[in-house]
Amino acid sequence: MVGVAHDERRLQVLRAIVQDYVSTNVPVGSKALAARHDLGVSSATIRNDMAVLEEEGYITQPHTSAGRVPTDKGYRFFVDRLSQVKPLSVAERRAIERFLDGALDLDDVLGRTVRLLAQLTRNVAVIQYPTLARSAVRHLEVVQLATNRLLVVLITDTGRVEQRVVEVPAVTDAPAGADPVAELRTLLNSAFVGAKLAEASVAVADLLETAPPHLRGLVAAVSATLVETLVEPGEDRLLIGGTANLTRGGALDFPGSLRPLLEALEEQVVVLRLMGEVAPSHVLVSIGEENEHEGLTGASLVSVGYGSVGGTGDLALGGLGVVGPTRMDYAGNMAAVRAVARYVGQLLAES
Amino acid sequence: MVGVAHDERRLQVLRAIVQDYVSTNVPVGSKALAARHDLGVSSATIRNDMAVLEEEGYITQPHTSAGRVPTDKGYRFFVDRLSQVKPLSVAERRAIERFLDGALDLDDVLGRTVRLLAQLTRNVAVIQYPTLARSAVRHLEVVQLATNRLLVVLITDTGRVEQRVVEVPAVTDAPAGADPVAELRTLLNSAFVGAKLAEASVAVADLLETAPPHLRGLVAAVSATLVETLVEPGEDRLLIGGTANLTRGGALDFPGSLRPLLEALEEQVVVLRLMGEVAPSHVLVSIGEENEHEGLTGASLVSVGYGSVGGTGDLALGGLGVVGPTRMDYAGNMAAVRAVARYVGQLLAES
DNA sequence: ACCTGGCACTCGGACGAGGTGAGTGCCAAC
DNA sequence: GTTGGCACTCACCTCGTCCGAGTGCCAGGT
Repeated sequence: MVGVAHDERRLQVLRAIVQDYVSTNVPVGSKALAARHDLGVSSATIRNDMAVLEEEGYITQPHTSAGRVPTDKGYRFFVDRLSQVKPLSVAERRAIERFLDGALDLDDVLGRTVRLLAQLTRNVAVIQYPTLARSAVRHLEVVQLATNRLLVVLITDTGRVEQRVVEVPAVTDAPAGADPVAELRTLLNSAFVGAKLAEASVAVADLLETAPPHLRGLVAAVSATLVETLVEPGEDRLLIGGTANLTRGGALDFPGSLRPLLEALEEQVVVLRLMGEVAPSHVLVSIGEENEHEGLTGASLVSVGYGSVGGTGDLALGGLGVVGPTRMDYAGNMAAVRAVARYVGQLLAES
Repeated sequence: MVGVAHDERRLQVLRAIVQDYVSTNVPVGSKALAARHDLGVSSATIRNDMAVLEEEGYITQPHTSAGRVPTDKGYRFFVDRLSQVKPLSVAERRAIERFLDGALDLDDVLGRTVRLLAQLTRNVAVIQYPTLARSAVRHLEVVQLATNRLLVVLITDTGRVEQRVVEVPAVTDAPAGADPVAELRTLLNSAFVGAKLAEASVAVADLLETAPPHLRGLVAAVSATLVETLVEPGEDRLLIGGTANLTRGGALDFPGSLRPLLEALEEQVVVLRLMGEVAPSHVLVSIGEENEHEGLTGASLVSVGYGSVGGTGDLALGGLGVVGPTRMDYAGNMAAVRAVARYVGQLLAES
């Protein structure tokens, strides 16, 4: 898009096409465009602009003599030029509050959030559990399952609770009358409580040296498991809701059956990777072919981080978002996602 | 079906119709039946039998001059007459072991199970977390979140971990130097550990009387929450997997879009209620219209209990099952579900 | 330099008419 | 009670036709 004067209008045309197509799901033609929006020009002019837009790859026609449909590139351009985020309606704000207030524990907050987002955007909603790596340890609990198996429960400051079973060597050289498990518990707690999990590995090294000899075996096994399974980013979990919304619009969106999409969602990892490094400050939009994973071409993801952590406020506890057809209401979804994330962030900060 | 001699053959015909229809998804006609199965009679005879079967409501034709399709009643009859459960193939048995061995904690076992079942049956798999009411308390942990909020973590003998946030009154009359939270923790543990949750309410009454006065407020609040949220059967959770399998066979199964089904699955409660009181000893099949909930008419659920508890062995820890179109391989799914449940039961008993 | 009305052209989708074939019900014969 | 034969019924496919929305292009106007 070079030039000055006409480009402004072409952008308007593109915007109009996207809007119409999103709301009607029918390829939009020049005449209809001229009628529905009052750009000050005739359909013929619009036709010329459309030809240019098509040339440049922003729109395409499904077949000759049909209307135009935005391409992924078109949506991308449209989204990038979305200057102001349209504010949510009062009803929507109220719905958010009503839905989320009264949630007590973390599971509850996340569950409500995902239902809320799904309902608000009429799409699939996803929310990531607060990343362990960026959480701090609030408490560690150790329960003996069998002589050589311990259950370790980790409670973070965000209220997330994770448990792992650890196979441990038998304790042979304990002083008479000692309770190794209890000792291990106090030891672990004094070493880890308050520490960010990302920094756990250094604490582990310390601990291994200072621990009384008869506990070394236990400490080694437990902390190995902790570091390995908790700091690994792969262990992040995802909550998904509103998959029924995928069937809106019949088989029109997702023509090649929505099987690959459902598979990708169940895969979790795929979506997690996409949400990757979302920041609370800025909404990330990933459109159609931009998504590498096969199942997600044909779909778009609108996501944002929630719960700022650290001084700059640009690291998130986790991400939340919305998955839908590329033909989605980007403006609306971006607004909804952002508003909900902000509210969730507040909720988690309170507790 | 009255009579003696012909009825045997009619049953065979019904069986053949079900089998053919399940495997081909095409209404099956008399001629095709005669060709594929060698019942010792001609197509004309089969036509007569079919007419009777239709009269009696076991089969129906989508339109005149099409083949016959089993009705729900037909499937029901078929299932009830499934005498011997067909054993799984060696490959399948091996798959089960390979899939489930190496699972450590409960989440892992359930997650693997659901993936396994989905893959094995090519349908949607569901598994219920071990019912809290039938589990025993292994450990209770109390963590202070704020002056008036406690996080209570419950660990059961099945390895299930549940947490709840409890709002508690401030402790005013504690003796100097006491740590009310620690006291509460030991108090709760000594009272509850080893007890079945179903019997918890009586223990609560005892505890309220014997507890030192300054802890009464805490105990009351915490045990109220415990009883309320944990013993209520509504709190059972469900793990679902393989929803992508719903799209097999295009929109042929589930013609009225699979939206209601997806919604019902997300509802959880619906499925949980259906699985209701499954016993480990016997596979429950619920077919089409038999399911009260709207979303599930058109689908069948094959479920069974896993993990026997109690002396009789007829109470289950929870249920697991498979959801699919009424046009499903009942024999195969029943076998798979039973085998997997047995294996899961063993796994959980070991730990 | 750009906009506009007009015009010929394209092509998907809807509609209707046959033709085909799988499947049925019924009947007379065995 | 079983069987072969036969007339009948419809869903479905294919083919031709028509219609209209939409396009590209061009000549004329500002």
